[in-house]
Amino acid sequence: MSNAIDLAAPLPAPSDFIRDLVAQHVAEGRYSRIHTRFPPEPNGYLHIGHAKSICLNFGIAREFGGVCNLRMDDTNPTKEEVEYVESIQRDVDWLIAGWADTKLGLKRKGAAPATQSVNGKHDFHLAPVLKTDLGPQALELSEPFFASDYFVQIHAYAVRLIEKGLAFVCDMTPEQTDEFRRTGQASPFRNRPVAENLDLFARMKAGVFPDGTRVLRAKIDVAAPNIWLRDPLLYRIRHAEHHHTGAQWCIYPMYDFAHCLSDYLEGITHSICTLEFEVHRPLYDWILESLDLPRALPHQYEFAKLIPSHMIVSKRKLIALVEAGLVSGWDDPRLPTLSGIRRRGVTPEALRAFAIGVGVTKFVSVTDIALYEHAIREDLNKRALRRLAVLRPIKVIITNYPVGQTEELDATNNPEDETAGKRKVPFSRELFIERDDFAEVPPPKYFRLKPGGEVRLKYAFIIKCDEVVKDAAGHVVELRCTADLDSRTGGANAARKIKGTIHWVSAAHAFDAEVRLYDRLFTEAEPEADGRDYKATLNPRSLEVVSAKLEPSLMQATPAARYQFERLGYFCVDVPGNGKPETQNPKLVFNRTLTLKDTWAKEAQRS
RNA sequence: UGCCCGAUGGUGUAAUGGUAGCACAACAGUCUCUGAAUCUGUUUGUCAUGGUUCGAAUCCAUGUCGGGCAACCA
Repeated sequence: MSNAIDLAAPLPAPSDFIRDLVAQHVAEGRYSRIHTRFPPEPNGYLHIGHAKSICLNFGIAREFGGVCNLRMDDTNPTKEEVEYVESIQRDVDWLIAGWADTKLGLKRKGAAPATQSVNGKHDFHLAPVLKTDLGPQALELSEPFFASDYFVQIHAYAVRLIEKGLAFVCDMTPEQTDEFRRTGQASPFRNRPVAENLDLFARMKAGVFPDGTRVLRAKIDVAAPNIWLRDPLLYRIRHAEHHHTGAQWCIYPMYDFAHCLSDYLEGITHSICTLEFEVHRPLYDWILESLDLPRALPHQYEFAKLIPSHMIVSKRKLIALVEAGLVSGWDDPRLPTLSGIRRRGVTPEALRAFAIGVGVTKFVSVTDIALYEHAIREDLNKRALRRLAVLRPIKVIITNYPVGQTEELDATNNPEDETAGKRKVPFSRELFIERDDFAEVPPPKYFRLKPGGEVRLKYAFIIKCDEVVKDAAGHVVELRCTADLDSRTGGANAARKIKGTIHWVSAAHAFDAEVRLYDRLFTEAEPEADGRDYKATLNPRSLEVVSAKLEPSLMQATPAARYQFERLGYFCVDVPGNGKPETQNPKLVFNRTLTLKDTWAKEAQRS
């Protein structure tokens, strides 16, 4: 029987308070179809925190036979850019590929909400299309949803609110508005007649007023305990070019007004967001309920966002790290951005396992990065091809092995997956082994190579260290060893019990390549705890670049594969986040995703 | 300060009035031609005080601690 690994094997269906609610709604038949959405603002790159949200929203769509729309929440023209729209699409596609891509709700390029009549009421609706609906040209025919595609409809809703006497144009300055809202006072413009409001709002739209001079406000309750009900702003004037709508508009809806309506227009049933929007929920409901809408209304549910230890996730600080040159860019493999994570060699399966595994609650907590690293190791252990590589070489001469002789030894590609087969590795008289695998003065319990000691070379012979050759400065430059020539795998002495087995490469056959050894970016679990500057807790050894000696088969390394350099860690071929090489003639560069667990390092540190 | 939300081992979570369970981490052992993986075992928990109940992590009250909101950001 083959033990071929099934990396797409479904994880047990998660359960949490939101899914419980959705299940209940399904049982009640409350909606004809469950419909979620993932609504990033295109003003930065997606990061590990978004991965949790993506997995939650797409996971629900998956588990309940629903759809999850990708929507750009782009109502602030001064902050958003096309570059981010593209990176967001790329990252979402990467994370859900083969898992929930058939649940991804997109729209036909250029499509806008349709006007329709439901139960005699005027209504707008924009249904999703799935890649499977679009066929082979899905990519060219579709695009994500954009809140900015609904500006016409959102504007119409604003007009309707004015007509109902539930919104008014306010002429106060931003400072006055803040003051009045804080102290619970009514705006002097609150009771403007509907006709005047309509006229003023039309002129706002026409561009006759400068930025900041007027806003449209909801008329709710100036003294409500919840600030968000104290006549919140619905529209502001912004004479700015928008990345998606160009110069078409000079008034833009605020988040609270646009978001609930976007959800409604798309037929969203469960609008899932993070805890900080909890206090906005009454406003979300007020807007939708005030509009007298004919279809089922969406509802908002909140969960605690992911806060991983040893990382920084805030967009602003991520930008600062990039701009200060402390990392190489948005896709630096040390960053928790999805493009950085991808470049680091983490697979979507591993990220998903982690993002789903942490669960969904309303409890704010810091998730130990060990949980993340465990998910990565578990995934990579199953899939990685084993290879021999020496990061910090020291020369070994097998004195009793004939000069000029080479033999090809069998090596297992993946002990976790016998279908991965075997390969040949060349052995010869001169080898490299890891500097750490030799100790002239060995610490207690050291069972690697030491003067007069024996160690097994993986897949090859047992060798004994006869002589330590040093340079003038006293540094060890070469080890002269003899091999037990009968101890080769399959040989007469193969069964000899030797405590230590080390990796090696043949000096004549190995090739040199750059290997980037990445480690945690921060040394502290909470880089900013106690109000300290996160720059002070940067790990000075988060990146070390070495020129390593690699077994020849790695010359054919591919970006899609994952490798385990035996006894060292998991590595991948470096591919920048945008898919384009750093230079015109890229050389082979390997990134370390993660080390193997290292009990010995812990033991050695103890003594 | 006002309003809202939360609290289960070191960490993340489950138990939906009926045996506090799982994963990670740690530790000990097993196995090993990877000091990895595997396998076995161990340690550690219901924020506090009252109340309701035959029975409370769960319901109620009060307190404590933590978080969020109080942008013409999302």
